[in-house]
Amino acid sequence: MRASPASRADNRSRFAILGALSLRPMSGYDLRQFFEANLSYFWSESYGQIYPMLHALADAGLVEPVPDTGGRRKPFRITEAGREALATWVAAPAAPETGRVEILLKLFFASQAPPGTVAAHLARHRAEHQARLREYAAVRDRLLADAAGHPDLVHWLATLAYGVRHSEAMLAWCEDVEQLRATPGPSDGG
Amino acid sequence: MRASPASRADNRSRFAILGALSLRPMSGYDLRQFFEANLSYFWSESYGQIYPMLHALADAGLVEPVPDTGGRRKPFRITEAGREALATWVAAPAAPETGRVEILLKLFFASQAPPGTVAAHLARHRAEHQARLREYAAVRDRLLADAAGHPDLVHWLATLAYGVRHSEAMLAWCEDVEQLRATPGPSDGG
DNA sequence: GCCTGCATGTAAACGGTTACATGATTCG
DNA sequence: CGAATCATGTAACCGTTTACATGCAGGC
Repeated sequence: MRASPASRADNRSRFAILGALSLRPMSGYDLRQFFEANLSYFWSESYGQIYPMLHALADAGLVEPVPDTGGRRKPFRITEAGREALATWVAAPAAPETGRVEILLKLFFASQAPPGTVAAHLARHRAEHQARLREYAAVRDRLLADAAGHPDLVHWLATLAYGVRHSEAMLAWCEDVEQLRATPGPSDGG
Repeated sequence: MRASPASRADNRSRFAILGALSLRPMSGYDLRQFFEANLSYFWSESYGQIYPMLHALADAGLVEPVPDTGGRRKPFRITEAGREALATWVAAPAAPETGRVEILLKLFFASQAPPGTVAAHLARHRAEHQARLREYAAVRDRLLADAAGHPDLVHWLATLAYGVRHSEAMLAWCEDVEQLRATPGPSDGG
């Protein structure tokens, strides 16, 4: 018997892949490209997850190989059981975000670092999120042009809005920190 | 020789623990409490990380046991080498955030779920971040009262501001999504 | 025929959490 | 004395990434 990941029901990769296959049949290679092209700013999957998981899903009957294929690719399609499992997972509450935010850890211990460290971190952070905002705007334009009228367009725009709001918040936070640092006894510490 | 995690230099738990010990000597138990009490909303460490890592840090000479101890606890203090290693890490750029946002995955595949699913997710999300904002306000009040004049107060307020900005962004995003869903052909899909 | 890149897949390591084991200590 | 809980520590598991192995297809 094949090694079987995804025996646990709460595996996120399992449902990310299942969800992608609910849109259309895909091979492992297709899936990788799909995640990269469509979900990259809030999700990612690696081959090391995708291929074993595809076979595990097939073993579980949630997915089945598409027979006709002539090319090298081995696409899978979702089954009825798969759609039901996906629907159950989508409807269940999402796990609360328990992020480990590295930049905050560095900030917390900033007094241990040479002067200028905090300023450098803030500058990088600001630049990154400014770049993201520009990218989001481009994606949004492309979406509105290419997918106008698509039934899922609203959901796609919603995920995009999340990124926009988050990056805007990050820029505002950079301002907050500089304001904080400007006022009292400046203990840059980095 | 003791099993040695943290051989790689980019281990985050390694520096979280080292950073905590840069503030004062602590035992494994102390460390757990420290993270829980001070950093819980943006960082966490479990015993399974802490104890092995403490000994690995000691093997590496970045930390050393405090000899005098009479009680049960076995506190460690940071060494000069440890402070240097910490300073280097704090000054280095933070890895870009590559979050996997589960609620966005569910939203992306919402058309596979029963009606009302999106509304339920949004309601939970809004409630969670409203609660966080109240908690942040309480922490802020406590900080300003208890740690007024503390040299690191600015950094602590800065980490707090991050949480505030993020949660505010999440509330704004909830509004965005409801606005989006209200306008065109409503394909709730959940 | 050979090279490049496409496509599938595996192995190993890593970072992390959870659950468990164990002894010491305090307190009723 | 016995129970709770404090404190250290380990083992197992999980999800994930990275690097590698393999083989095939198409083009020069």
